[in-house]
Amino acid sequence: MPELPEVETTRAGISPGLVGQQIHKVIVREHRFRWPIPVDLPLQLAQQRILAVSRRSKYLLLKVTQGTVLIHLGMSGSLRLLASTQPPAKHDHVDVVMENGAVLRFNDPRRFGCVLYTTDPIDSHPLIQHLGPEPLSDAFTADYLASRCLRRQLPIKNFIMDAKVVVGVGNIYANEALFLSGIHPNRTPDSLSNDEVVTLTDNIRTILAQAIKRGGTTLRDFSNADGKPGYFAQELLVYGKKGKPCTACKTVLVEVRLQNRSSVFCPHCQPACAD
DNA sequence: AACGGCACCTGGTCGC
DNA sequence: TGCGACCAGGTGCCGT
Repeated sequence: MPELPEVETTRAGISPGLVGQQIHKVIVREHRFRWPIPVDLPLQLAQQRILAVSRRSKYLLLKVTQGTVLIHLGMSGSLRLLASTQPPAKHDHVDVVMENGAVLRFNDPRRFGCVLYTTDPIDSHPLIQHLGPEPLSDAFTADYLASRCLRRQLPIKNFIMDAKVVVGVGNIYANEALFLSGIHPNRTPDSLSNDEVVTLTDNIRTILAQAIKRGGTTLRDFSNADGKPGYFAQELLVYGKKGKPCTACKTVLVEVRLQNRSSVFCPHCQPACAD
């Protein structure tokens, strides 16, 4: 489900209701995740105050008095902020209950996400420390991307989805950014011209910023902190549009599979070779 | 070092 | 209506 815009939409939604609140208790109904939810999480978090809600890559970070809670939504996770407790639905795995009665509720059918806690500096956490720059930060420049492209020979689509290169670019936005840039998903990073790297850098930034503005992309089940969908899906140009005409040239869009993920592109606007 | 493939899960959809 | 196959927005880890 969630790529960077969806996570950022969630962050913005839950932050106002959480910052400054004291945690009353934490209820864990299901521990079995990719990394199991620590058994002592409720004990660790009780009575701590939430100081800030931030995001690094697709991780939501709840800064609390003595440490940081890391939440990842995986493929199917969502967070909702309830004004007061309600009976849990299926896959409502974790509740963080505030002293004021509000409940941060984590739902994740596929359990690819995680909820972890650390008292160490967050930048040195194993899941965080090797991440590349934020795409919307000043560190993500064309010069930076060009330097990372040198001698790299994997498909460019796989490359821009690599979180060690740049974080936050998932399958949807990788497809969209490459289309906007006129770059075939199977091209290699070391084959890109300087102009192409500049264009790609710009388009990655632009597509993510626009999607955030629209509240993210809802394909099936993404919902924000209020349980409402995002509206970027109607602006997608190639993702999920195999067999439909290209919005620029009317050529039928084609799908290939890269890294076992569907990749849709326009054979005319995104030629296999730069020429 | 770099790359491809797989695994972790549930649920929705499609074809028979 | 039921069943199996296949697909899905992520990403760490393994073998080559």
